[in-house]
Amino acid sequence: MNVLNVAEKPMVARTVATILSRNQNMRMREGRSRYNKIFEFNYTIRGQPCHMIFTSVTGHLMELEFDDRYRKWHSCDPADLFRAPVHKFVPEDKKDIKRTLEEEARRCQWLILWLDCDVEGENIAYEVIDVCTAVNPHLTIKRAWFSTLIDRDIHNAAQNDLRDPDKRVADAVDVRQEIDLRIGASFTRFQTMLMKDAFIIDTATDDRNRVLSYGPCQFPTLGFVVERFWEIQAHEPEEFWSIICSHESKEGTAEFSWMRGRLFDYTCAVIIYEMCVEEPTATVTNIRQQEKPKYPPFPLNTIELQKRASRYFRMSSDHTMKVAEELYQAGFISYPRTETDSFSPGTDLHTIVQEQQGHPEWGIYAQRLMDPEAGLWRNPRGGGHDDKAHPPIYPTKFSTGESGWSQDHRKLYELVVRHFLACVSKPALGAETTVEINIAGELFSACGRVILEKNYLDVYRYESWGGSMIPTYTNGQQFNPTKLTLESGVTRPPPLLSEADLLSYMDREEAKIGTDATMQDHIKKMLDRSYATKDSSTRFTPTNLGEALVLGYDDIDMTYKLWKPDLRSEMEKKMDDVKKGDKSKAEVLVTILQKMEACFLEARLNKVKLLEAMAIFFERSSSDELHATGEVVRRCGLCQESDMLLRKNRDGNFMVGCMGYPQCRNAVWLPGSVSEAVVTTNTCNFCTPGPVYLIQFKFRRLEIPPNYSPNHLGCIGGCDEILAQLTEICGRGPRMPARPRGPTAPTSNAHHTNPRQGACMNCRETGHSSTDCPLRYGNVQHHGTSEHNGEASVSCSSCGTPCVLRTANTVNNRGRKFYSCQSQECNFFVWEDSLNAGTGGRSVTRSNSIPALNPRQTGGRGSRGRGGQYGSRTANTTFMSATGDPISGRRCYTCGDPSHFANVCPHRGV
DNA sequence: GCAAGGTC
Repeated sequence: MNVLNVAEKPMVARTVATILSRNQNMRMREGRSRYNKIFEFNYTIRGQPCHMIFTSVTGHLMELEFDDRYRKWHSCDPADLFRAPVHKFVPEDKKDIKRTLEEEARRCQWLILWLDCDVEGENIAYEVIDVCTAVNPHLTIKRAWFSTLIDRDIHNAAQNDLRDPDKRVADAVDVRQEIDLRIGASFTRFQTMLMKDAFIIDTATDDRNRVLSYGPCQFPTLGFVVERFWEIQAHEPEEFWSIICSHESKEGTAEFSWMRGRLFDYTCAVIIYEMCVEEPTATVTNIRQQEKPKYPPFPLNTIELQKRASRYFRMSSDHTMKVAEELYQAGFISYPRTETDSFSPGTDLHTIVQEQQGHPEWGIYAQRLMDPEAGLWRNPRGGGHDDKAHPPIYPTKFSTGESGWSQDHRKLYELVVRHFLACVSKPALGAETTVEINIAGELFSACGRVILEKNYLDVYRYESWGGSMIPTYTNGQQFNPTKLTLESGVTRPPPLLSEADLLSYMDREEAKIGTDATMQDHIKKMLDRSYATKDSSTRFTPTNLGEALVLGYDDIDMTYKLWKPDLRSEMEKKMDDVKKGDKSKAEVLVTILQKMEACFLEARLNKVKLLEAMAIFFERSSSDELHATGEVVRRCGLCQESDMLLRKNRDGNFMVGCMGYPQCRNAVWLPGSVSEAVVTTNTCNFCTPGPVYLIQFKFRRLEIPPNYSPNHLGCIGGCDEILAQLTEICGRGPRMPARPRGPTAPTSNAHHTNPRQGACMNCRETGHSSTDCPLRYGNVQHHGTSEHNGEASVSCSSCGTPCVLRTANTVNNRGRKFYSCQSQECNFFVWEDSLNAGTGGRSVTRSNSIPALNPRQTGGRGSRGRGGQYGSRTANTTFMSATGDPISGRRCYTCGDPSHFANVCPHRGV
């Protein structure tokens, strides 16, 4: 019997053929493709003698493409690409592989597919099946199930694990391919054609080759980078104070930290500090001793490998995968593309350890692991992920380094081995001592740690666990601190995203971006497209281009935020339905494509938002400049130097823009439904500073709701309700002119201004700060407020009733206005000026005096004359000033928790 | 000139 065997890559064909033939009488001959050799040998499958013909493909054999008439960029409206016919075909460079398969399949009875055991492998299986059965419909088709290239596994697959291929899994991949193609091509063509020639984009890429690509993976990847960048820009440094206490004795030094952490109110900090200095004797109030384990990492999967290689060796994720792939193909490590981070119960972990016993560096450790007396062994913990296809990454062959290996090969192999050894080791053990002291009613604590057993840390040298000694104390002991100072610090923004952070975001369970095998490609694409840059410490900054694109889509109120991962994760879920057979391929395709087409039309309807976002960062190219002529509508209230003219740009959209452009970017964008607009000699009776000339508008009947008149004499000064409504309805969003800067207007506030571009943090327009932002009321509405007679009113976030505007009379905030709920229960509270800055209100726990620490421990404080005044301790202690007022309406940008800022967030970088 | 997924 002749059996055609096909592997996913040439190296796997060679390795599997070598294993099955036991390297005896294996012949190699050329196929049509120079890379994909053919191996022949005899082998017996369950007693049946077989002549094995073993060849390979190189990944996918086929591609998906639009039919010819849709291929050229200008051949159709990009929106047509959601319905244009597509077909699968074998591209030119794969034709010779196809011919080899056809020739060999003709003379075979069986076809065994040795493709990777993942969803893509299942899809490739059907590509091979299509080609082979076209020339030989009588083939018996089987899929060999294997996950490592080691003898035992391969023989077992051939003898006991030949399965039927699963069409449903292949279908799920077809769904993904088609959707990626359609949305990628449509959005890429749309945004490239819209913006490439409209702006002078000054990045390294040659302008002729520039493509402003959109992809459902590359764009959310960029989104993560931009989002962090915005958090950093929005960070307002706040000064805080902290009391530092240390005590030196013969035994050493103990650094005590103030249990209040940080106080943001200087007066309060000074008062407490002076109290301490006046009566500095410290009393030991509590000593806790406990043993603490430090656990070894979970077994290694792809993303963890990339993250650790980036962290420990600063290797980029795509390079890591290249090296890992080579180690895998040479048989030194198991398949490096795996989501699994726990070993299945049957795995022979001992044998893997035994293999490493002879290594000069970690061999002794491996021996200790195997020694029952040493008690170092512990069965590995599982991380809870299992792709049911591959085990975690572990060493499959012993090596002390091969001659062809680079430093990176050595480092990565060593990481895989040490990581594996760490996983089967006992956790490290430390003894921690915490000492609490009381100085004048203030509590401080110090912590010391002694490492009792290093265990896995002995072999996993990438991780450390510091020990620190502190002197011995006894309960009730009294001493005078050696140092007692009041020190100030400033809150810091979170750092730029590192490559490890980015991989973590892409790998989140609920919103996975790409596959483990392609995450590094999306990062690379983001860099190649000049959407972001990476610095020497592997941290990413968006470029102007990257930020502008994300900003543009962010400004459009779409069903999906295209730069967020939600769209991708929804598609993954739909794919699962197809995989499980719950839904058909056609059914799922129709649903998703309808949604995506609607989404595309929304974006196109609001293209002006994309253009506006680009205009913040880039000059318009001359070919796209707005028509220079126009009629004067009013004096520009922003620069107070030039007139504002009614203009029509080359897209046919009307706007009123300042003649001072580009120095002054004040502009009012008019609804897209305007077909004609003429400035009249009538002036507005309400808008100031006048005169503001009224405009006679004509709207396209079909583009406005029936209850609006197509003819309208309107004002762009801000008083015109109808114009505002139509602007909203037609998707342009209200763009009211900036408030004029009167003599009393505040000067530009650095905290509210984009330092790079001088753009407003609220609307991102240049030329004004967020305190003067014309959109400030628009923003307020998002946070449960409404606008009446030009004044914002705020509703309680809990009960919904209108809040009362009050004026603070505290030391810190005297005169500052705030909204609060009239109901005693609600505690809703928000500063008026934080609304203007775009931050919402929140409920806070209020107390009228210094928030005390744990009431259990405040007994000694009564004598200072403040007893009984203290509210209970809350999680947001450090956010309260001495007067009991919240420091601001802000919360952690990373996790949203109001009890801390992002710079100390426990979830950051996880 | 588009995507993401394989792989050389």
